Amino acid sequence: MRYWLIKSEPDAYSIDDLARDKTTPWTGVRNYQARNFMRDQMKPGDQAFFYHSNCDEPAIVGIAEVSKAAYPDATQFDRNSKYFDDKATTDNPRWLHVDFRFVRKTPPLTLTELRRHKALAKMRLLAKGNRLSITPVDPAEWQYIIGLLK
DNA sequence: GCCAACGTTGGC
DNA sequence: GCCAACGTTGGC
Repeated sequence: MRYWLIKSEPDAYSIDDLARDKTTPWTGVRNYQARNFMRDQMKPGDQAFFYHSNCDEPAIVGIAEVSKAAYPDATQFDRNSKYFDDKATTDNPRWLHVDFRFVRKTPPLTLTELRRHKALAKMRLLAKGNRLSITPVDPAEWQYIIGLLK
């Protein structure tokens, strides 16, 4: 079982949206590294921190769980979607995604707060210039953050 | 709104 | 294979 951190802009899809939907297909990822994490490493049961990015208060705001392993992203074939990709074919889809299930909301754990902890200094999220929307989280980091959320 | 950092594209 | 140009991300 692995641990992850997934980013979402709350204006686009927030933790409350996931709480309402219960599960959601994590479509629209158009970055190869992020895709590869989903395709090659994510398994049902994997746990993820849900992080709000590009907003007033960037923060971990909840926990989600992989509920379905990677499968082709339908939006790549939809000409009306902003995620349409004319190089993708049904025989050879370029983009895949997993589904996430809502686990729980947490008190917001802000980026500023995360940066205060030495134990988290190596987190990919905190690395300078990091833009990756899906990043692995070490088990030790996961446990440490769970502790902060209590 | 600004801008640094990063990923992708495409000409050569 | 190199690298300039461009588009995007995301904190501030």
